[in-house]
Amino acid sequence: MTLNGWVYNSRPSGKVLFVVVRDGTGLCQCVIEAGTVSEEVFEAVKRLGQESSLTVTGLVRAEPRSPGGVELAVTDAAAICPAVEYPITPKEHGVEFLMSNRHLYLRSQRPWCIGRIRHTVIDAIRRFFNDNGFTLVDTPIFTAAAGEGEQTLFEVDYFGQPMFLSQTGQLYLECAAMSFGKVYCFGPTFRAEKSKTRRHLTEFWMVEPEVAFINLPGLLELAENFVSSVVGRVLKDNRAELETLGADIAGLEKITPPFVRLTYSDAVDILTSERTVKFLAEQLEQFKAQKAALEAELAQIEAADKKGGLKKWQQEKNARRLPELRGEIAELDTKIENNPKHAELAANFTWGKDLGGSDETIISLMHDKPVFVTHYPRSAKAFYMKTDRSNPKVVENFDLLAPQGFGEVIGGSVREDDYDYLLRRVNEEGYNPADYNWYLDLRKYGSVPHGGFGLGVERTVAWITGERHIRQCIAFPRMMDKVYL
RNA sequence: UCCCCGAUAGCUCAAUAGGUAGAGCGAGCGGCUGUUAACCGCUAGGUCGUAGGUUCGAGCCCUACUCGGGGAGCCA
Repeated sequence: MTLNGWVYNSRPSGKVLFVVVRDGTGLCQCVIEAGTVSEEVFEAVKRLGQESSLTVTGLVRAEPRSPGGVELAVTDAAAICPAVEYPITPKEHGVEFLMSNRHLYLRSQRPWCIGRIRHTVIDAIRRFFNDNGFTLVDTPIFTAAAGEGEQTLFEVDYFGQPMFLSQTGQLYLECAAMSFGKVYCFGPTFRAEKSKTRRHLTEFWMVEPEVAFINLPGLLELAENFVSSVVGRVLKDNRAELETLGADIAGLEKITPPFVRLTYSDAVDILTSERTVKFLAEQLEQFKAQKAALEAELAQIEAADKKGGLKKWQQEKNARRLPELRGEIAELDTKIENNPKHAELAANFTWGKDLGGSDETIISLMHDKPVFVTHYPRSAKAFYMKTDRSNPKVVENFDLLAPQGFGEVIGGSVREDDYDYLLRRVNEEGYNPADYNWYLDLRKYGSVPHGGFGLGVERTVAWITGERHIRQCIAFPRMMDKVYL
């Protein structure tokens, strides 16, 4: 068979040459023996640097010594384009360097694995809705200003008129749901929030289903089936990638319905409870113990280095371990520093505020399944969310928090379907009702209970892959203070 | 906008108490018939982020700035 690809790694060993070739679908060790190919071919391939493109032809054979268990016994090979001094070496690199070389970094194993999983996630999302009677409706990206959160919209010049990049397709979807019953949209979303965190992008991908004739329990059930099906698909299709990434496969296997259900008031009780104080204190002790263990290892290595007399390979091993240790210790320091702040925020949490990032983290760390938090205070939420008729201080909404501290991946709600209630809310927020005529019309002509939610693709991919920063979960990330390419 | 940390070879990092810069990877050359981030030998490669200051002497101390990382705030 013939393989077209790039040199991922090359190891000469006298008259045998091992070239790991990357063909886009994976890696394959190719073995070139001096006697089997001409001397010119052997020498030419031997000289190819990392990421040189080439064609190799040979026979596939089982070989236990090869990574992956099979290898290609090469009978012929030819360079397509040699590469010299490829910048990303098989060594550790910093974030800045890797992301400023994003165009090349995309070829490395980690981004490749994440990209494959992202692809599965997106395919599974479409499959789920298509298989469950939803109709895809593409909502516009250019949108007119309509009250809600204008300060977080990107403004563009639309032939002299101000327009904005869409930050949700929801209002449009509500119209479409009254036509098709069950609909979804899937596309890029733009937020001009000044959020500099590992969980925020200014341009990200979001899928939003919207369903007519549904209530809050129905929405939660839809969301947990949906998320479980996406996670299940990744477990089925990308196990090898998850393993390479070191993702928490056992944790992902627990992602099955039903998820945990808490109300916002439950969450506040938990946050201000003795249980949380204890939980955070234990966590702090754990961090300190981990730090002490790492520092002990560090001291031991440094002492051994100082003492001398180490074999060369031992020195190198130490040299590799030291920066790792320092990084881990620095990360723990951050956690140790933040822990009391989070404890204070949680303890002083008062009913009515929106849950902060650290509050979400605490709640999700206490569970190994995703957690729904429902019924937030009306004052903290958008005007279109349906007021709970049995407790008008709250709305029928929910957030879904991914487990183990990853935080929010879904936000959704039942929509206010009563004309008068909705009009009152529009006025309360100080919006101009004339801007919402078409939206109010939906409540005038055959209004029905309906609702939906939005799921952030990059946050979901980050959670599933165990990648701590969302910027690694999209090929070309756009962040508040940084556009790499 | 605020807080913390950092910037030394292409990359990742080191440099005892302030005394004139090193190691691995990568690159080049040579060696090795089963390598697994291979290994062994040799070679090339640096205005220590920028500007100023302290000092006989600054990579190291001080000030300002620039860039980067982490966190907070804000926020589907």
